[in-house]
Amino acid sequence: MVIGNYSDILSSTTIEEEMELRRGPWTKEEDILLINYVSSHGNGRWNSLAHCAGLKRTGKSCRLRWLNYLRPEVRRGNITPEEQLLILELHSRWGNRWSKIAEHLPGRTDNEIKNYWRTRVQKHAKQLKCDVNSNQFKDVVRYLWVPRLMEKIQADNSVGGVLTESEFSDLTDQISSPSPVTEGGEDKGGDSNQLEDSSNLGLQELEQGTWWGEDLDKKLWTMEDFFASSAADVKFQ
DNA sequence: AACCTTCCCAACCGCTCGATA
DNA sequence: GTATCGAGCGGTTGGGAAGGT
Repeated sequence: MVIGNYSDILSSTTIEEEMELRRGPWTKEEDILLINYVSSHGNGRWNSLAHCAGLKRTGKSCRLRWLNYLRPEVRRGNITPEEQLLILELHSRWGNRWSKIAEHLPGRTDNEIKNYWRTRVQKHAKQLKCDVNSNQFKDVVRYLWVPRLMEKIQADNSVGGVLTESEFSDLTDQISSPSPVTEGGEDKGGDSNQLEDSSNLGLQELEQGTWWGEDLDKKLWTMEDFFASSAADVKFQ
């Protein structure tokens, strides 16, 4: 602490030191402070909120914690097939506009969708030895994975799934219509070396002979299932 | 059991944008 | 016109958990 004649001069610094900002994982106590403050005062003005709530955190950190974790609307748990389908479709339209995509997935945060994309989708693109933004991968997604997801959703729907008939029909329309990605400028990464001709993928062969005609009861529904089953067959480069 | 690798996700960082003075 | 500030966005990283050897 500050002593002697310097105390007046350094008082402001001392206050700042006392308010030394915390970083890293949030504690339960911090969460409670933030929840209590937001529930009684609302959110916004995050920097002053952090200060008023007695949190030694930046406003930015408080905002992130609230939006991604503490908010009552936040949903947790596995991404459902419907959500996967939506993410694929919306990403094909908007690219890495995570917050925009998240708007269409109630309860999911942009951070969660971004993490999902990076950890799952990009991983599988890597397994297939192609770029996640390449047309090759997009074709795999559109012609192989999406139809399978839709079958899954439809199957679930028939036994009380989450989509109404009209919602499913909307999804079907969206996905079967070509996405304007390349025109929209979102697809900057893949325009130099993309192959427009899907024959490079061996898609015809796939459609004619391999998994396309398989018994759907094989339960290759999730992305993991799908890539586990086809990664060995579909390789690029 | 111990060590190593991979996966996943919460959190941070840097940047941009819009509002306001 | 421009400086400042708060908010939001997308990219990246650190570390714990899980799985493999």
